[in-house]
Formats: sequence, C-alpha cells, structure tokens
Amino acid sequence: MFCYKYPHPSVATDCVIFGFDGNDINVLLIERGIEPFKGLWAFPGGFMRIDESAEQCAARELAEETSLEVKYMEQLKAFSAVGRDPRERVVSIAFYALVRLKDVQGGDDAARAQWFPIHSVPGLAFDHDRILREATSRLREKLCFEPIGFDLLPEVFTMGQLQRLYEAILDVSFDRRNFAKKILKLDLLIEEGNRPDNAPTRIPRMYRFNKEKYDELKRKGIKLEF
Amino acid sequence: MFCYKYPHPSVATDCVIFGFDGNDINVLLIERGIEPFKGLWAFPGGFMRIDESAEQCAARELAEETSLEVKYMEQLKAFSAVGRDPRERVVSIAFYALVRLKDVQGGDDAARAQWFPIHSVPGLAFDHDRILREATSRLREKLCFEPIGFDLLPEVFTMGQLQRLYEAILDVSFDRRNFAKKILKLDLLIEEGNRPDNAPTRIPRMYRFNKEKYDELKRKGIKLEF
DNA sequence: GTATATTTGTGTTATAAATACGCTTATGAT
DNA sequence: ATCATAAGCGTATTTATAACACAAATATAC
Repeated sequence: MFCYKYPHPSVATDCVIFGFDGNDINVLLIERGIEPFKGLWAFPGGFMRIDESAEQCAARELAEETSLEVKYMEQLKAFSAVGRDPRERVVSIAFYALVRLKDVQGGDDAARAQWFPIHSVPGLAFDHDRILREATSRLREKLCFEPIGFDLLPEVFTMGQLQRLYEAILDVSFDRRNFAKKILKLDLLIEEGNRPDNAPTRIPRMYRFNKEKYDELKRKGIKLEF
Repeated sequence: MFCYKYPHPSVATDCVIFGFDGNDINVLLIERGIEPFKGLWAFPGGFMRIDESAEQCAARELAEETSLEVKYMEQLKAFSAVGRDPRERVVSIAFYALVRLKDVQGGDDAARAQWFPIHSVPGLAFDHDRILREATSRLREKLCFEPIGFDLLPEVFTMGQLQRLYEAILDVSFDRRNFAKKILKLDLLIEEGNRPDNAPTRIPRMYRFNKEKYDELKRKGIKLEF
C-alpha cells in the first residue's frame, strides 16, 4: 500500500490514433470489455507507472495494445474534470498519434480494436468524445504549419492521395491544379523517377516526402502555412 | 491518510502569466522561500485538490497568489518527467494566462512576486524554463490565429501599441503602414471617436477591440492568419 | 531655446501569391 | 460505345504582400 497525507488522483494516458484510408481520417478504438462503459469504445490507454513519464506511458500502452508503428506522437493536453471517471479520480493525459493505416491493427491481447472513420465513430466511454474533438481540431491546426500529413500516407504517394488527405483533415476542398502548385512550390517532395516521360496521362506521378530537406528548413526557421 | 494499491503521483498546476509593458512581454514569477530551489523563481502554482479540475486549481492558485484579473487562460500541457521535482513524483499541468499588466501584482501572502521581461528571466526552479519556452512558443502560434493580443492591452489602445505587442510576441518587425492596413482590414477594431478631425498628427487614433464582432465571426468559422 | 529624433497620418507602386478556370488524354464503369 | 473520372499542362484575374516618400507635431538632448 502507498499512503499519502492528502488524496491523490490516478494519472493515466489515452491516445487518439489517426490513420488515413485513402478517403477519410480514421481513429483506432478499443471496445471496453469491462465496466464502467462496458461495450462502449475508448482510445487505447492505461495508467501511468510511477517510474515513467506520460510520454513513455503512452508509447508503452500503444505498443502493448496495438503494436502499430507510430510515425508521429505528441501530447494533446490533460483532461481532469472531476467526474470523468466514475470509479475514482483519474487525470488523463491525452496524446495523438499518426500511423500508416495499412499497418492495420495487430492488437495482441487487447480486446477488439477497430478503425472508425472520424465521422462515424460509435459511442465513446468517459469523456473520450471530447478528447476526440480536441484532438481532431489540434490535428487540423498542426497540419497548417507542419507537414505531418506524410506520416499518414505510404512512403510513396500520388498528388491525388495527398490532396484527399489534406481535404479530409481540413474539411475543405482545393482546386486540384492550385493544390499541386502550392505543394510543389514548397519543394519538399522528391519525385519517384520511374515514370516514363511518355506515360499515359492517367498514370500519376509518384512522390516521396523529403524529410532531410524539411529538417534543414526547420532548423533555419520555417513558415509553412496551409 | 489516503492509501492506494499502487503509488500515485501528486498533481499540481503551474501558470505562466504574460503581461505587456508597452515594450516587451513580461512573465510573473514568484521567488521560492523554501527548498527545493529556494531563492530561485517559479511560476505561481500549487497542488490540485481532489475535488477540483486542473482548470479550477489554476484559477484558484492565481487568485490566491496574485489577485490579478485574468483576461484569458488556457491549458498548455502536462509536464511529467520523472525527476522534475526532487521531493516526490509530481505531474504538473501547465497553463498560460494573459493579463493587463497595469493591474500589477497585488499578491497577498505569496512571497515576492515580480514581473520579468521575457528575455531576462532569472534562474527558474524545477523544469520551469522548459515550461516557459513551450508557453512562449504556444503564445506565438496562438496569436497568429486568434486576436488574443487585445487581452494584453488596455481597453483602448493605439495602433502603435498594438504593433509593438505583435512584434514583441512574434519577434519580427512590421512596416508600420502595412501593419495598420492588415489589422484594419480585419475590421475588428472600433475607433474611439473622440479624436478631432483636425487633430495634430502626433496625437494617435485610439481603438478598442470589437469582441462582439469577433465572436460572431468565430461562430461562422474564421481564418485570421497573422 | 534650438536642433534632432520620434511618432503619427496619408498615400502609391511593384511584386508575389492565391484563385478561378480551360483544354486534353487515358482509363474504368455501364 | 458512352460517360464520368483522374491526371497532365497552362493562363487570366484578383488579391495580398512588400517596399517606399513626404509632411506635421511633439518629445528629447544638448
């Protein structure tokens, strides 16, 4: 037993995992097998150990519950409303993560894990609907300033895929030609050069993200703005 | 005594309070009177009670320690590195707040409170230098999308003051005329009409922020971008 | 008290960026 | 065979950004 002069809350982490199925943003949910909220869906997460940071905890839980390869992860914020967990006082530090969705869930023990398009998520446990809203909004803001979209796409992708991704996250639609101009002007894409010059129009160019160049720009201070 | 099966961290809040002295962004610090880090400076904050959210805790601590009128407050993120407090495991949920600096510190009990220009803060306790860095960077990002700058200025202000504020936060310099054009085009300022038409050039126009109009724009979805 | 620097007002012009849109070709679906 | 779709390539228009000139009043320095 561990005893304290004043009551202490539990601290947990929850992680909103975003994936892109080529058409829509998806989030990975786990069906709760026990009360409270049994049968509802929740983000993967769990209690923080006394000898790990929240970041370490979130990474550990993700590995245990999903075995996905996380391309990007960042803390969202802490959720601490008094009644958010009916059992006891739990402060949850929420994260959001980006994965390539093709690496679909390889959940090991964790009950049922499933991807849901962001616009048709089922009922969520705890205050996870609020966490989802804030995570989605943060993802949107982030995308305007940093090229994190590439962490959701395959290594090599087409301009069309990239545009659909931006449109799905930002919930807007771009003119195809203007979008390509804007992206290419950033000069952060490498064209995957195996496309013959005389290739039929319908076969698209393939690109990959130039991470080295981006990191260099970032060191110098950058302004992306989308 | 409160006993748990597993060890629980303490949860605290810390608040980075920003003020603008007309020339530079300032933060309010409190000198620590006790160990650890006695004599160093720290952000106002304290332990979260079991029956309050982090947001409530931060507001309460601010009232207790500074008695400032907070114009804007938002959670930054949680800091949870294992060794960040040498006494025990403490997870701190950090906030940042904006106040009108003229309402300077009316600290009641709290030891010595003092404003420091952001570029000359003294040695900070715990991991508060890191919190400051992240808060500053967040403030900068926020200002690009939302007109929070007005919460740092007096009710009525000049274009020059507003520009100095933007320059101090974003750490850039604008052309005076272009800045005014950009701001006025947003159409979020109300001119305080007591300036005679034939007023001498040196007497500047006074403005106030049109919050009603902004809230309306926000409801409709807005894009500010600065 | 005089010289100098600072602050504000009011523009214009050149350049760059965002936006809207046209035309063509190949492919998959019906 | 027809039609809708995704891709390539390009242009005109509008809008935004950036750079810059001059005058008047007041604060500051000496």
